[in-house]
Amino acid sequence: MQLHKYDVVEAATAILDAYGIADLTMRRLAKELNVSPGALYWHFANKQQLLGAIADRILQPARDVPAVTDWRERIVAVCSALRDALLSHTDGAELVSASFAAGQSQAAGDILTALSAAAEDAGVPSAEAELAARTVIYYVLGFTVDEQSKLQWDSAGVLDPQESVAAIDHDRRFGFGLRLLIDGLGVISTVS
Amino acid sequence: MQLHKYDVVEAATAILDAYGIADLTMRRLAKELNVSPGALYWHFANKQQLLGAIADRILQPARDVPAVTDWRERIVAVCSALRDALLSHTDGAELVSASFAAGQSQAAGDILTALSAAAEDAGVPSAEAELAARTVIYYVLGFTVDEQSKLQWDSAGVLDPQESVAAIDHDRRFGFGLRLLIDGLGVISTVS
DNA sequence: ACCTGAACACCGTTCAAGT
DNA sequence: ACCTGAACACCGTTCAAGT
Repeated sequence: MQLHKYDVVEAATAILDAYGIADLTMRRLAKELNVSPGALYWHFANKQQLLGAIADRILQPARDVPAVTDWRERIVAVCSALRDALLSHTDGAELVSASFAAGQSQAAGDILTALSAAAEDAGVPSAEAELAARTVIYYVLGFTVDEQSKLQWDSAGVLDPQESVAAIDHDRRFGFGLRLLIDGLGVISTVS
Repeated sequence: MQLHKYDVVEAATAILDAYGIADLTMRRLAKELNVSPGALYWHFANKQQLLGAIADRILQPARDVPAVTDWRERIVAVCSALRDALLSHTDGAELVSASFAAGQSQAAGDILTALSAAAEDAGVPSAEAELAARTVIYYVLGFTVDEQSKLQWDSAGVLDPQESVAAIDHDRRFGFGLRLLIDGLGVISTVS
């Protein structure tokens, strides 16, 4: 039977979830799909492009959050959905971070657009709305990469119990940083 | 003559500046130093640790910015020095970003501490000061990774002139995003 | 203490040739 | 159109053995 982009991305996601990003190699993926490594290059130009497709797959649940009118609520909804999506896959935050920086994820671009619109609603001049949206995404990605590496270290049992991270209230901390940004956006609407 | 950590970091920085992070391999570095690849592992436990040392070298100029009393000015001074340091080396932002996420840069930790102190001065409760500082660093790293990749694409002549990035005022944009964060911190001092 | 030589176990990517 | 086989040009890391 023929190989389709969809199957490749599914198999790649399965490797990611089970073994992490370090084990997500073209050769390993090809083996899992019972094809030769070269076959993957018929469907994807290079590894970066494939990672972009995986990023899109991971971000699917965060793409269309129900549109709410209040821009503050909308930012919170989008960012929470984004964080949840990243935490749903092993090394998800790291993979999406890299794909976002490389400009390889369509879905990440859509989320950026949604946040830009929210920033404009907050009163940010349209010339700066995308930068404001990027600032928010930098935060969510940075925070979640950190959080996830701690969570994964913890579940791997590397830390001794007393310094376990389980006690830390990540949700509350995430909200605190997000409020910081939303407050900053709020000030702009007051000033200009 | 003997190999010292210092020489290794200097040679690595030279490769980085001349050829970029993709060419900064242990084997290539060993060749440049006229030693066998294994020799590097006497001085550094692994590549990550070496990259951390390079990050420290890059961040040197940003480590001790003159202490100014006003916390807003202090954040601006630290972040500007940080961005300047990153832009002074090819792929500097990307390398430091990775080392910061991996917790391998002493200097990045110091900068985090300085920003935490500024956040406390802004009125952020000490339990959240580090998160506030991290939020600021996520912004500077994210922004500068983006900026640098555009600058380097441009100087490589990949873009056609009409969409050249030279016209974009990066300084102004950097300041805009930074103000967003500082305004957010300012609100906290007002509320609590 | 510090380094070499040589190996181990891999990588991403390309491309003529096959079906 | 889609894939195989095989190669190209590399990686990071380890470790017995040398000095």
